[in-house]
Amino acid sequence: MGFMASTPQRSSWAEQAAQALSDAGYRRGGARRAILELLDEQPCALSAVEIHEELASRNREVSRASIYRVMEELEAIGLLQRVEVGRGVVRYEPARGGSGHHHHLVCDRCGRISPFSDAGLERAIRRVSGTLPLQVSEHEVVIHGACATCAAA
Amino acid sequence: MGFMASTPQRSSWAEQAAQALSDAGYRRGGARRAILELLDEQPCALSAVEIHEELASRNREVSRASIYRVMEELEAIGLLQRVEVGRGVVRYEPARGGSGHHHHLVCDRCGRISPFSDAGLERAIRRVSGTLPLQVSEHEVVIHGACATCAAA
DNA sequence: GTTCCTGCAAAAGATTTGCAGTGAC
DNA sequence: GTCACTGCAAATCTTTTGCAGGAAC
Repeated sequence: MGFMASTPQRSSWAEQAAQALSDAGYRRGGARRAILELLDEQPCALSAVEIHEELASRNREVSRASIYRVMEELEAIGLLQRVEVGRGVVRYEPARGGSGHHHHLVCDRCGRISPFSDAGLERAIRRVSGTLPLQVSEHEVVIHGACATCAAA
Repeated sequence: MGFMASTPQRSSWAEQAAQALSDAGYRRGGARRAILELLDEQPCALSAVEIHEELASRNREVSRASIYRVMEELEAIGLLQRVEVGRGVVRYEPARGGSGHHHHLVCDRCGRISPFSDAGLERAIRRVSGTLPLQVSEHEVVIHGACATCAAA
């Protein structure tokens, strides 16, 4: 039901992604690999700035330009999902397909986001999708509020 | 119709908003009024840029800075809802309370957005909200796809 | 007259692009 | 050796802020 465990997947989305990129004619540069590995470890979406900072703190600094370019490639191939949660910031997370599908909780005070999923919600969305004047490709649910930590403070 | 929601029918949202701003100690400048009236007419959310262009085309040009400032005030008072639908763009629409509650369809080809609502979806969200580790304040559902026009093309 | 509202211009961020050097194949 | 990948710097674009003049009260 509610919360999802952040299971570090050993089946490695990073490897699949690297393979898919390779199949699509891309080469394997260091920057791209570092980004893929970082994204693969994440339980939830990161923004370009967060990726940049996190890599820098690991002495694997990658330029902003490269980060944006890699994001663009990955999104185009469908390996990355874009998540827009607030204050005009765009975040990205690995698209792991059905089993990993989830939505986002956003704390409006500290800005932190976390994943959740719910079968009933998915059913409701699937049902309504069939009635819309749109060829539906994907959907996104964002719930705003105050997280436990902030609500207690 | 049976019961009326909390929304008074006689005054427009623009008038209510102007009144609420007045109550909050704000004055009634021309730029602010023009923005309120434009927003009141809209069936769906507009971005700051769209507001700027639309007002300019009516010879009621308002500076960008004022648009952003008015948006900020209105959002703070709860008269405006922020909608983030894609490509890092933030849009705003009047928060008319319960009866006007809706979500958004986004055409990923032409960028156009339109409103929709569904009682079953709301129920599902209300139900899941109760199980989350978050004091929920609001929620947002965005469905992406290709609109009828673009899908046909 | 005082205080707030506006527009202008500059600043602050995020994202994109042009270009040249480096590295993958 | 060729062509893609990367970093740097500059350009774009959106949003925010400082300031001075004008408008609301």
